[in-house]
Amino acid sequence: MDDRRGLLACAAMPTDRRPGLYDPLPDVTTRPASAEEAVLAAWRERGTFQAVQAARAGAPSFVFWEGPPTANGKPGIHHVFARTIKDAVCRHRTMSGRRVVRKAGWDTHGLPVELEVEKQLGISGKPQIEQYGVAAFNARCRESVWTYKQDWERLSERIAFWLDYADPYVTYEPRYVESLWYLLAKFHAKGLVYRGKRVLPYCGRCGTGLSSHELGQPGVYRDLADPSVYVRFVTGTADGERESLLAWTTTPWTLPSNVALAVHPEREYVLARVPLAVAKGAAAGSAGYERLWVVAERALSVLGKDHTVLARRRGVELAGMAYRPLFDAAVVEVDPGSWKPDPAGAYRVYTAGYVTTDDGTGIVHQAPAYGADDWEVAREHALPVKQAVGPEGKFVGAVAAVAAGTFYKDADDALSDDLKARGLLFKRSREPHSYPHCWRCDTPLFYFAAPAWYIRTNSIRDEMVELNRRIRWVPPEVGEKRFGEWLAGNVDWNISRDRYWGTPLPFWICNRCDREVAIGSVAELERRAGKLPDGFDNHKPLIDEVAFPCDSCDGTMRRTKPVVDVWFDSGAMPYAQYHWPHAPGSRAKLLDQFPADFIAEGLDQTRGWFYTLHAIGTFLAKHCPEEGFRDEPAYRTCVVNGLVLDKDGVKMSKRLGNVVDPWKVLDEHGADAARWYLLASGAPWAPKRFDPEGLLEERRRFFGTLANCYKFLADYGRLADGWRPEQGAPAPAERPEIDRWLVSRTQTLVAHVRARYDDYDLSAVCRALEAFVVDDLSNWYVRRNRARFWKGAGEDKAAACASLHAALEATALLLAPIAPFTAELLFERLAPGRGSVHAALLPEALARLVDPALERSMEIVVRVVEMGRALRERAGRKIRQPLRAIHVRSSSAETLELLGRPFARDLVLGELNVKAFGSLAADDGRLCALRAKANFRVLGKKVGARMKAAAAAIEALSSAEVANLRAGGRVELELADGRLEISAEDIEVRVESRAEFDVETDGRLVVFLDTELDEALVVEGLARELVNRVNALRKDSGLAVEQRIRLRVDPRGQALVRAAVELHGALIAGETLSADLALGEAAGSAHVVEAELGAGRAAGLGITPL
RNA sequence: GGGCCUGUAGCUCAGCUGGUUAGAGCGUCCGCCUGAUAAGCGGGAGGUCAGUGGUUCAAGUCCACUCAGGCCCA
Repeated sequence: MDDRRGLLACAAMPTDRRPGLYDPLPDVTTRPASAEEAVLAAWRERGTFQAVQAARAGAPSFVFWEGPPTANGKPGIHHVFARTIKDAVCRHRTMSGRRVVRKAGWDTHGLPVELEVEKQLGISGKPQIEQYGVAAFNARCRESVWTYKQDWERLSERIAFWLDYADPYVTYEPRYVESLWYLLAKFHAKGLVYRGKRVLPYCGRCGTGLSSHELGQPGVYRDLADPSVYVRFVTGTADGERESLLAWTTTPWTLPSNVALAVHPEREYVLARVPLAVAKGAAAGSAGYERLWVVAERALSVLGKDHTVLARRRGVELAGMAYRPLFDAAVVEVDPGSWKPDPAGAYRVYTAGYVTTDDGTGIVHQAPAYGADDWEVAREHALPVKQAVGPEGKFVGAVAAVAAGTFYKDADDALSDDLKARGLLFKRSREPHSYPHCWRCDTPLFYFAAPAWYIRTNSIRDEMVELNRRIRWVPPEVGEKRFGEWLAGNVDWNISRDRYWGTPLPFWICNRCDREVAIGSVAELERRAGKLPDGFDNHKPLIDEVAFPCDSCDGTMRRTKPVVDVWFDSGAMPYAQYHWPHAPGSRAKLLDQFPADFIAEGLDQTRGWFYTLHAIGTFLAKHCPEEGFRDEPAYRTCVVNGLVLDKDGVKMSKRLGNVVDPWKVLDEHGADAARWYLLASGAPWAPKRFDPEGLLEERRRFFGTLANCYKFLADYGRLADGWRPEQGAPAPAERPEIDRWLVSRTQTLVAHVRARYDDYDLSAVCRALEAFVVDDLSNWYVRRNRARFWKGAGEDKAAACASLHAALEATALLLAPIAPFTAELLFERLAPGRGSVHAALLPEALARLVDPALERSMEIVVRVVEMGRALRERAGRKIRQPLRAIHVRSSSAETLELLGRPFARDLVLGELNVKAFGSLAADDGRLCALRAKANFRVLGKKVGARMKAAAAAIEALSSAEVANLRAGGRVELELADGRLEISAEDIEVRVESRAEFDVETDGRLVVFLDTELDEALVVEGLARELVNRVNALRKDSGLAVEQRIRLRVDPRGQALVRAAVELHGALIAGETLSADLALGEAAGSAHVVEAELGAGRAAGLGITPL
């Protein structure tokens, strides 16, 4: 882990020399990592991050909050993803002139930390922690959270996630804890805190509740042969026959704590008459009958065939029915906290939607203390809560044959026996079923209502819902649905955890009168409890020893034991990171950095950080006017990213071994490619498949192409006669059209990309940049204009260089937020002396440089060229063979006009190697017919249901009628249900070929080529073949590109080859740098080859360097 | 069990408030170029838009259900 591509090693490399104009790029293509590490070293050395931050001092602020990483694990590739989004947005806002504070943070409390330490110490469970000593244990936790600090800091730096690690917030620091106390005391002061109970999986042996996280550990759920008992809850007698509600349970030990029965409101229940059990051989019914209620669909399998139905009722009709308690024993009743129990409600039937009828009897026994669903039913109907089994998993008092102190699992049989003896057990068996066990000690868990502290978030639900509507969620549906619906169904927030390493709840309770006080600061605690020892730390166990006299009686106030839910830690981060309100100046700091303009985390934070920030923020905004918060949500924009899956769409897990090691990816592909890939491949919130192959592709396609475009400019720029920016260039308006096109495209790009950034649509930014670089810049501009860079001179060369330079510089700036390394490398070579690209401002889009007609021309050129290439391919005419003419038909006057201009014409002819436009005309009806197609979007709105008929009629229009429409005329269609008048806007005009020879059409343009060759064309083609062969020979012979040669061509008696040399000697000599070209023997030259020229022709070639 | 997301070419993904030849890159087959060369360009093949049913003149797009994968909560 420590040999991680030493960033330290890089720091030692000399980096003081800044690159100059046109310096070659480091090898970003094959060794991206080392190029990036050099940039990192330079940033570090120059303090670039600090300089960029300083440059924005006093600028309007853009508030970003860093959701603190849980420091209990190593960062993974998904963290790279989330952090890339954060960084890209922050960089973009910085480059838009905003001041973005980037304060780091560490989430240091919580169960995962404790578990990690337990593992280290080889202990497990609360008793062992207490035995080890809470002070020592917490000290270990405090150290443990820094185990991965290095990993996180180095990974953050490596991916260029700029964060200020010099002044991070740390959730365990006393000042952070104190801010939480203030908030908790606020909640308390506003009457929103109460003591309740929470039903959670509980381990009797460890004496602790388990989190859902712990339940997720492998091996927790195992099959257990549980008792399965059917119990009679007697309601009375009718006609001498006993009537009961029959309930089923697999936890007989909970029966003494029964307080109610639940049925499904909509299901049908039956009252069945069944014979009582009889001795062997006796006739059924000889012992009499009883009557049992069960859900109709289970009657057969529970009661057997031998029953008759006496009555049928829906579940709701059973509600309120009373029954006799199973046991006489007095069972401890506990205070549920969140409601006041009404004893009259006990031992009755209630309805509950959760009741299922897949197994059992459709009647569910309710023991609120031992089941979350039961608890809800009890809360809804204010039922009492009985608790026969205490927190240690043992019976508190004796019940029937079960002695006090019996372990709950050991009571099942004794209780069943007792019920059987009293005729209340209908039947019993054992059934295997999946049951959770304690992952530490293997003890079967039970659900238990443990005391807990709550915040009444339910009472501020409507305010949370209202403020949520003002948050911009990316994507919106997370806010509306996932988060919105969660808020709408909000229940009170259980903020207490019976653990050790966390923020201690600042609530003290009197041991005599049960009075509560909430302490909002250390100073307040000292006022009550006297001077605290030096170096007092407000964690357990010290804090638990601080006691003080009660205000209202002579009792002593002691702190409640639990610590706070760690989500409260992170949700309090906006305030606690500035030690608000205790630290001097913290109120001003907070108001400067509140609310957040932008936060971003993974989808899994919906119920986590996103919620706790929102809940605390809503509380302060709506209920604490004295604190001066505006009526606003805590964050204005929240970007949510999805999970990162492996390349097959499977979740990454250690067990499957498909975890992508971020360091490996960064070493191999570099951070820019990884950042780019993560943002570009699909919507950020969709689950993302991480495929290293795809990363390689992006490197080649985008980064490789971009580097090549730069290399092209720089290689020629570095030459003695190369163009340099300070030399200036003709104003854009004075440049050739192809340059004006590139300039226009560049401006369009700037406008588009800036808008996409503003919308947080980073993948659209990537797509736009990629299309620009690969298609416009590289494929059309650079490829078409190469000669102007190495052969050109004067104004024309300056125009080309300046246009390309400007396009690259704009690209570097627009790219900087997403690929900060590549952008920096490019920018410092294109604009030396202007500092880091990250301190620069994004370019403004200049509307006056945009030429829409030119951009449209280019689109048409591309279409014509594509069709021309397809025609050549089919005709077997390769590009080197010049052709006489190209013909184009179009139904659009604008298209014809644009194609007729020199810009488009020259591009088409040059690209296709054709001599001229043979014709460029409106369709004349001979080669092409006009066809109309309905414009569904326009016409559909007007005619509705008649659309189908109208479309058919339009397609049947003659060429002449279409021409009339296009010219502005109107045409009446005869439809089955009447006439319909249409005009030009209702149709789309297409051209259709009638030619007998090969044409291409896309429905708007028709293109065909004159593929007939005459001798002149063949000869010119041969000349180009010769050029090709000679240059191949030059290359094979290892000649330098600028090496001049003597060339001898032996035509082998072929007149056409001879003619090619005689007629096109200048062309051949020019393209091959032949200072001396003549027909003659090839032998005797330094390098000789027998060249095939196609069509059976050949020539002997000999070249000699001069 | 509840809520939500995803499913488009062999692979990775675009596809605006429904509008008529469903696009791109990679891969594959074929070819071009050779002063961007451990580069560059093109042409072809390849799709019942997961399935079923519905709404509509018109559905990849809206609705319902089903299937598959995933997340969160119970």
